[in-house]
Amino acid sequence: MKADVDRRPVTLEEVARVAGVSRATVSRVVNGVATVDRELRQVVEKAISTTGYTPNRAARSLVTRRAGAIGLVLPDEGRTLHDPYFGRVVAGVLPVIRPLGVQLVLTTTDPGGHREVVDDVRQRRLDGVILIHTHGADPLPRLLIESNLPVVLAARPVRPMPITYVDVDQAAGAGLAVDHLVARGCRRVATITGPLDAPAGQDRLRGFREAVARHGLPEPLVVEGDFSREGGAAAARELVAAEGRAGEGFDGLFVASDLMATGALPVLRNHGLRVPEDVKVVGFDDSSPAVECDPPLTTVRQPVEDMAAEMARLLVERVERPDRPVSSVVFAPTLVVRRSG
Amino acid sequence: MKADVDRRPVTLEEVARVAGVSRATVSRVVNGVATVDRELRQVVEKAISTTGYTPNRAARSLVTRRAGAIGLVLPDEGRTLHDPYFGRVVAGVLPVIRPLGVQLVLTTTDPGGHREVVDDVRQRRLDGVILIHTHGADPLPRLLIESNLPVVLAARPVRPMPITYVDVDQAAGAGLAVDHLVARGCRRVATITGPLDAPAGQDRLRGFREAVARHGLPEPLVVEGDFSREGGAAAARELVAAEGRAGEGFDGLFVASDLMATGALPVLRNHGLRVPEDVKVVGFDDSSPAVECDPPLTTVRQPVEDMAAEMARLLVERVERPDRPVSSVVFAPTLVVRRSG
DNA sequence: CTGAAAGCGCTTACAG
DNA sequence: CTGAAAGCGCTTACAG
Repeated sequence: MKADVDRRPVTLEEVARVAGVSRATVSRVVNGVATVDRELRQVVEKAISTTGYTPNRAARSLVTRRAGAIGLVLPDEGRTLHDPYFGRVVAGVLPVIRPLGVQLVLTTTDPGGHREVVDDVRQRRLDGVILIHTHGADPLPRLLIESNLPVVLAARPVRPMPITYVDVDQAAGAGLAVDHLVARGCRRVATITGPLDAPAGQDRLRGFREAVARHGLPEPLVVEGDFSREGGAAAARELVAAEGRAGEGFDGLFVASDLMATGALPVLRNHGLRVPEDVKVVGFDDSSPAVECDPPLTTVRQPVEDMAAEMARLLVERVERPDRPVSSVVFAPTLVVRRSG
Repeated sequence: MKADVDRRPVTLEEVARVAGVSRATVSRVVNGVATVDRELRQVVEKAISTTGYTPNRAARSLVTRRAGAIGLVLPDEGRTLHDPYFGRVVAGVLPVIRPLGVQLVLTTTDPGGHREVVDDVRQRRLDGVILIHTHGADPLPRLLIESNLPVVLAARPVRPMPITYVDVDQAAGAGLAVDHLVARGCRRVATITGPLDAPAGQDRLRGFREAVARHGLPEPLVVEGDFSREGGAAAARELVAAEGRAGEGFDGLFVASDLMATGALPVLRNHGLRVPEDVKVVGFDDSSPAVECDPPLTTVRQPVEDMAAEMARLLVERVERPDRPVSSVVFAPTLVVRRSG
């Protein structure tokens, strides 16, 4: 085989010449337009395969005004990229856009780089974007909405805004955790929450409280965390201290993220509390720490791949019909039972 | 702000009209061609900012024959995407290509989908590709070389071929591990290797043996693993059994991947061997299991981000000058000391 | 230093 | 059902 890059790629023009038809006809068969005569189509198809033709995407983009690519935007923090969540999103998105011939472009918003993302869309390098891990202060969602560019969020926005998003039913997830603790015989439950200025933090706490009430359990211990391992450890220390003061123990603990749970576990152990014998622990996320830590965590799992696939579908639809109203889809979480609870 | 997507984007043409110059001149200032008169340049720059012009990439690509995008190709296995290694690669690549205005496109090779990757490059949707996690049977590297398309491998190819790659000095990494075990007082060392049909498996074993010889240690126990957790557990069982038969213990263990180490650790513990008191363990990769497992692993770390940045640089260079000879760059590993060894 | 013009490789009304 | 032609928005020799 000769150097494909040296010799100029085959163009429509050449295929047309070989097939003895016009460029328009070749274009029609390439794009599967139905109105082409059977025999002509076959002639063209043969010409395509003998010449090894493959369409130039830039040329097509120029006239169709479609980039044929969508962006996956993450905040520029190492943390995010190393989180397996990111890979699960990619694994969910790829299978839906691949058959459509759409590429997935990865971007991070470096400090002050929000403009770049908007520009990428305006330059028609991207038909739309999926935003994951956006936090409250992030101006990007609003920037994109104001520019009327197709965008889908990976979670309910912090402040209500007219935007398409996909989320898991956070409250229901917390409910699953409490139901499980109760089913395992827990009577006094506690929780380490996420940051309460984040929707996920709020919703998981709300779901927790609702489930506690539903089961008729006594007033639970509640300590706020921040989704970090250290935050989980600190909250756990507060919890065991409070326990001493109140003179009442807890036998079930719902931690609003696995990462916080990995911080809390050693604290409980050092305090003489065995997991799951003395206190049963349930996390949230089913992230990799959940399976690596000791004991492995019973945890609430989000169907991330399914959610990501849905985000891709919604985005593609918005690209196609920008005028359609925004929508949101909420997925049901599941419980993964391991040894901690 | 009005809907940017409804109104047609501003073109060069309009900027030219506003500035009262030709399209060629606007193009020159946009592309930073030095020969433009100072004053004219300023007029044009003002026109650009008042119109909010941003160049259409497809149009530019069409004439420059550059996609302005490179691909990151991974095998289509869930495993790969969930591996934090993947995120580290992305984190390394992005900062080098971003300032160049180059996009990073993610692709997996679904079964029989190698052709697609080649096509993406031939369609000029991708200027070149970075291949990670390619295994011996993967036909893609050869396919790309034969098509003379710019490609960089994330590791030394299984079989020698004229290809640009970046790797870590695997043997040196194993040497680091042995040096550390010896420094900690180990006298009889053992190893669980990677699959010996993979370069990484071979090189780490070679480095291990060389270091053992260098330190004048007795003949070590060697059991082959396969880089999986279960493989690590199986190998560890073999090791403790062999230990019994031979009547000789080992007090230091080098496991050629962290994941295998997480499988081996419980086996050692169940066999009454305390880590690190009875046997010190060193892993390889510094992957997330290394920090999550109990005890946290002392391990050999690859400078993945630096390596990925170098891959990006090499690829961009190859895109620019396809005629240049292939090259390879080897990075030095470091040792991360935790509690296991 | 600047502009007129050709051309990159497609798609898509518009005729026929 | 098919083709001639215009046009998508740029860059780049080529003159001047």
